[in-house]
Amino acid sequence: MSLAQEKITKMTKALRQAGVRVTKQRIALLAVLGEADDHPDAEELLRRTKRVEPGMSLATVYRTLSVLEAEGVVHRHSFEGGGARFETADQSHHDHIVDLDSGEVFEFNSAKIEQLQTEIAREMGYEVIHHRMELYCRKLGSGSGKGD
Amino acid sequence: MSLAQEKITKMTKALRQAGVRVTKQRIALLAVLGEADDHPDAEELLRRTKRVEPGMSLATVYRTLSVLEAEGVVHRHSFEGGGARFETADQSHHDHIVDLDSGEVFEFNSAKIEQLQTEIAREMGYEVIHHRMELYCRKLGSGSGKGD
DNA sequence: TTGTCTGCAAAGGATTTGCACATGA
DNA sequence: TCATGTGCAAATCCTTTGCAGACAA
Repeated sequence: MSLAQEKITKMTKALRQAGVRVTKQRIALLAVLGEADDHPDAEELLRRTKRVEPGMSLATVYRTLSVLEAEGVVHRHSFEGGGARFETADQSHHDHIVDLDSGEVFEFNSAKIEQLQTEIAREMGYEVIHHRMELYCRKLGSGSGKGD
Repeated sequence: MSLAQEKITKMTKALRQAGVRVTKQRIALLAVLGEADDHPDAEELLRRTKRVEPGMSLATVYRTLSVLEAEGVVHRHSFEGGGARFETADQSHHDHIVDLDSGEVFEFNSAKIEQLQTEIAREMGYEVIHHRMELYCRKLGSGSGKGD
């Protein structure tokens, strides 16, 4: 079974778990989400889903994403500029690098940084419930001054 | 000269620098910003400014903040939930801890974390232009189970 | 069957903008 | 003076919601 198929199965279960119906629009969206390896926004998910299910609407995209997010199988990110972007939650926790020029998003994680965050919060009398860390970057060598 | 006064002076210069007029509405807003040691949103800044300058409007708050932000003397943050929150940019770079229960925002900074971020980005072929790091926290001991 | 979904369009919240009048330099 | 700023209301952008017909269980 492919990774995409596993994701789809997991999300389908999440829908049943949430007690909502598994409609053909939702099935189509799950397929799109399962295959996406980027971080599409709602409009992009609509565009992709419409290829298979032309009747799909933006409202249904948002409604379904909300259910999946509540079940913890989809994550919603609000990067700088533009609307929310989504990804399936199968992989382990990670943070993001956003390419300022292309808008592409890459994942990374650092146990060391998380450890430091926990320590810093503890020193201030706090416990970290969750965090957000995004590095807005440009490709090395594309900087001002040298490039053409 | 008080710290607040220094901030106000700096922001006034920034307005002149930007080539815009220093109106009484803007002066009132600068005073509010200079004295704020929290991270108020636009509505809150309007509320505070109106005490001194009752005619102040939300549009002018936003317009002035945009100028100050462009000049680099005010920073705009978009924490989870709710609109943007602002702070004067006098202090050196720092990141934020958001108290999930009270909404209060605290500052911290960690050279070690920044160092690690730079290294991680470099390994992926990127240079960090800027970053966003927020720790959403609860007070230690206020966790579920024990507290009342 | 029948309670839930759906698409559509209208509503919402935050922020920006057009306009005619007011005002700082 | 007169270009720029102001308040107001309307417009935007992204997301959510109400409604009447469609459909999964």
